[in-house]
Amino acid sequence: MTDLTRSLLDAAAALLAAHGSRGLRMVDVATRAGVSRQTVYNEFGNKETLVRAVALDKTDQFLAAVRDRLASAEDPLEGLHAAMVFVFTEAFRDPLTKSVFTGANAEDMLPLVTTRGHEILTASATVFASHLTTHWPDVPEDRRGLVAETAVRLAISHLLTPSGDAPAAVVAVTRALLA
Amino acid sequence: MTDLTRSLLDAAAALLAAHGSRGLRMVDVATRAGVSRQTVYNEFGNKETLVRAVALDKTDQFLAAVRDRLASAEDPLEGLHAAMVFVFTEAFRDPLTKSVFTGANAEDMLPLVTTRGHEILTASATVFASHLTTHWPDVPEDRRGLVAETAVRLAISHLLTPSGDAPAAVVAVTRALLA
DNA sequence: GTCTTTACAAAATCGAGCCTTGTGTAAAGC
DNA sequence: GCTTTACACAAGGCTCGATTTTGTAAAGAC
Repeated sequence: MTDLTRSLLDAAAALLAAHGSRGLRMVDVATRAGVSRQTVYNEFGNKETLVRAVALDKTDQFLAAVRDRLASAEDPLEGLHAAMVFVFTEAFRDPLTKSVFTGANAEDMLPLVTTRGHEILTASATVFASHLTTHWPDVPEDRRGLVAETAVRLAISHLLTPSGDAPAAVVAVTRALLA
Repeated sequence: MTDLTRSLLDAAAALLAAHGSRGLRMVDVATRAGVSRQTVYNEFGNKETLVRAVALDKTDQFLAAVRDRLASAEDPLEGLHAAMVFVFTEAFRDPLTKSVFTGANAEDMLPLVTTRGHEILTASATVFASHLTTHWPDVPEDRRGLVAETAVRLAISHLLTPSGDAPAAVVAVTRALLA
């Protein structure tokens, strides 16, 4: 990825978080990145593609960070905990990430969510299943997929409709998984 | 509940499912129920109250039916299965019920969903927790709440973003709970 | 007494026309 | 490879009546 692409994605992400996809203007993306509007078109073709690229980028960054947290500790349980803490703090901190994963603010963020719900779900579940494979041999192979999907579904559910604060959500998901 | 109230709720529910809350007209509710528009106002005061009453009614009907299924068999596992089958067939059959529980079609159904997510969650979890208490003594008391909430969250998650068809969702939720 | 009919004010919605803004494309220049 | 300028065109607002719908009120019918 070129520096230009990177700065355009960052600029677009910031504006997207502030004004929604409806209120996003290509001129503003260009100005914020210090380039001309035409350059944005050379790079992404059109607005829809740009918005989708931001969503893709956010997803990748977020899942990479989750993967890091999962692998951050020797003890797999500790890794799981670190990952869950990250998921909830980050999703509450960054409204754009939250929108991508939960479909919140469907009003402003429609293009981020449309039909990608299932895609996001399986991508996230794959990350988690891979962690189970390498760090959690107790989980039998034939249950790995289900456990991973359940973890992701529960996490997303707690993002969408929280029962309590972020730490409470971490506890709830973790305990549910360890049943 | 009077017969009048009942038929007004049914008429409103049908029209709501067909045209959304935005396209719902009080005259049509009246006509469909065979009464005058004024009678609708005498009964519900205004449109917003009527729509909320329909949502409340749908919730009650649905949870009562779930409760029946849970208690339908001697074997608690069989009851759980029957309830899950009902949840998924019914939610896919009746778009209005699905909207109430998942917030789908937020466009047309806004008043049904607004801020009621948590309320619906706890109401449903309570129904399930009560089933655990009476039919499933294996679950220790201090885990009952968590198990119930997890069951509901997973079910709603599968309604919102299905991995497969309805039977597959039933299997996924059931197996996740029995882990 | 409960529901209907009729009447009416206030608010929301709609459609047409117009103007402004933003998108997307193209070409010439640095 | 990026900028500047220019332009066609579609989308979004805005205004202004006309219409529809909401919500209230009163008088009458079963």
